[in-house]
Amino acid sequence: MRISNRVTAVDVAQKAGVSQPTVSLVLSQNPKARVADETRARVLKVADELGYRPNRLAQGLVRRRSFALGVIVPSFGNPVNASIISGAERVAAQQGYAVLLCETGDVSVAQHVKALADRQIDGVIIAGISDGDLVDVDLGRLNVVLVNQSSDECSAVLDDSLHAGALAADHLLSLGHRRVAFIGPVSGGSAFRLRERGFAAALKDAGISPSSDLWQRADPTVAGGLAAMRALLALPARPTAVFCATDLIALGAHKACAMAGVSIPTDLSILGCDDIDLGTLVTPELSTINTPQRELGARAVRLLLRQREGDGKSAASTQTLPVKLVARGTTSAPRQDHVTETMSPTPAASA
Amino acid sequence: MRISNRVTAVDVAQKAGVSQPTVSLVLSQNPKARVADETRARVLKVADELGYRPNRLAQGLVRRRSFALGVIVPSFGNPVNASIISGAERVAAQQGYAVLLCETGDVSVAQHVKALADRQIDGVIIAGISDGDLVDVDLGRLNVVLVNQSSDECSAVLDDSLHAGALAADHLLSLGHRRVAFIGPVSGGSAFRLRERGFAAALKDAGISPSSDLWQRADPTVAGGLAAMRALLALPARPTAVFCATDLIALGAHKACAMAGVSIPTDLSILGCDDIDLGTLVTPELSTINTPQRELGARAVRLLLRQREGDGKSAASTQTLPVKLVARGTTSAPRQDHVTETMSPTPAASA
DNA sequence: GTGGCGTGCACATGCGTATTAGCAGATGCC
DNA sequence: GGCATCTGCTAATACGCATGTGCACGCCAC
Repeated sequence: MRISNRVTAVDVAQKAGVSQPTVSLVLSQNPKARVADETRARVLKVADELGYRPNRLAQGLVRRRSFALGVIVPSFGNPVNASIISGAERVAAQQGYAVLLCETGDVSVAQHVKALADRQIDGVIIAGISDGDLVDVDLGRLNVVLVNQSSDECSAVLDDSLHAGALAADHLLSLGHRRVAFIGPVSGGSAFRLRERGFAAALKDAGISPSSDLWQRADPTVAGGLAAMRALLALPARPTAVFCATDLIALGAHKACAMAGVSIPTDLSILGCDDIDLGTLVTPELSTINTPQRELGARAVRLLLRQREGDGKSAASTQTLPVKLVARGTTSAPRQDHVTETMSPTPAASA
Repeated sequence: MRISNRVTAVDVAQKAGVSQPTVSLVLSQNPKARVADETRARVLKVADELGYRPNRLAQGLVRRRSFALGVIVPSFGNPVNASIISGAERVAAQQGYAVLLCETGDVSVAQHVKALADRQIDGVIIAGISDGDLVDVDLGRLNVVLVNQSSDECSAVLDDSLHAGALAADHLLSLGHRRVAFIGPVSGGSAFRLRERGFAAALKDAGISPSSDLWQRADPTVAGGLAAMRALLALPARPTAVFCATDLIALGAHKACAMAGVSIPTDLSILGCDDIDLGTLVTPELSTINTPQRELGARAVRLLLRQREGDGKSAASTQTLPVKLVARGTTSAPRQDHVTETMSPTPAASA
């Protein structure tokens, strides 16, 4: 006696006058399945009439896969993560995969990974997690792709963070800045450190080695950037430009300047990295380095699915996506007196 | 011969010298299950040693539930949705439920709902979807909770949008504004219309009926708010204050003013609604009406799970959560010349 | 007409768990 | 000491689908 009111493959089989496995064969599209065209058509017709939809739990149980992917991020609120997830969800949905969302807060990465494994998850995307929070995670056993974080245990998709740092330095240097500062996050993926390294290296090539007080660390949030910028503004010799490793930090810096009456870009240039939508919300609009977040998410999914097919054959692979400078309103040449002296707080007559 | 390398209940049973159902009984915590303490302890010990974790797909198949919830939103990028989802994910994870993210873009709500049903989903949260996109969705058959949208077919959690509108009007009126405008989204949940209605009603109570050109519609985005605000600024008689039904719209309006050289709040007051984090990013900081988005998400999940237990018994229920005014920098009394200059408009233009 | 072969399908089985019914053994009672 | 009762566990089964194996049938060549 049928309890569920859902249509099953058996229902279709009965109505079509075939056996359940035949229904399964027809719908699995398996080319090696030999089914007479006439039978196939009849089954498809009945399946359509009855509105048959395979139970994906049952499919998953027998095929040992769930057609689902997990995404683990520290916070949905971070627009960078949101874009990555959105990009991932899009291609996942196209391929018939579901996306399971996991936020690390109450629950650690390792716990989330276990819970996902219990669901026979087909792959996991990890983005924006600090390296330290990954040590207790068994990356090797699962099908994992890291976003903006590298590891020799598993695959990764990255933006060209090293180049982003270099682009930032080039941009600021070419505008004439010499006294430049940096604000980087205290935590997050290893890509952030590459942005820092690329920036520092390019500065060094130009013969510039900022003092340590120009090299700040901050929470990767607006509040963090605000605090770090305040520290920079309190220096006896302020920088004429600052590169922030993320846009959120840059926006915090932007805000700190607004509160302190420091006019941008006249008194200080700010350059972010990520190119989040909010960057155009503030005035002047944020100059930044564009990183392809949606594409990172999309590629992560594709890589995951490809690895899933290869099934252990292919070693960990890494993709690096290009970045590009988006110069908007927060970067300009330093004021002339800034270049020679360093400070002379004259209120600019900007509208 | 075992193919999977995962530990199953049978493995535990063998090692503990009991049968598989006994393992199941021990782990199901079912109080009516009579298991000897000694046996129970042994099973638990072995399960722990072997690192046994139940296969949730198999559980789901037999129990006809997936321990998963779906969330459908139009855009993950919208911070309001992100907060709702975050609140939902938190309590879902606490209860052992997974959250499946669905973005409506390529895929319609109805399609997502079907895909979720295939996964034996235990409940669906729908947030921020326009009423029109819900007509072809069979809300009755599934366990659904709408967020900020009401329907007599299914349950909903709402912020007190009507009161939000009234609060907005009171705030602007008490500051002395008389020529007030409104910008509302063209689409979205029905709660937005309540914000509008509450606002209009409170204005009317004060004897104010804004002309139709002060009543704008916009895409529920920054760009939409920007465009709508430009239209308002182009009016021969500009408003002295504008209430935006969402913060994103308000931020767009804010930006439009910044670009047009209209100083806030001196020349124009802006009041948003939602209280998203970004509101404090701009200068001056956005005055707004706080709505409890995370709590909405959390309550939606709890309601879903409760309904799931009642299983059809309980009728559709609705929860309304309080809102509160958060006056920050974008609202103040109108300039005196504005008040006198525009005090002339009587309820002439009202239909 | 017979042996061989290929086609098209049904049968049987398994995936890992939950759940019902029911069987042995121990205990109680009169 | 026999019967009723209770305890503690197992056997059987179901959930809905996929997949390997094998059987019947029709076709061809000879």
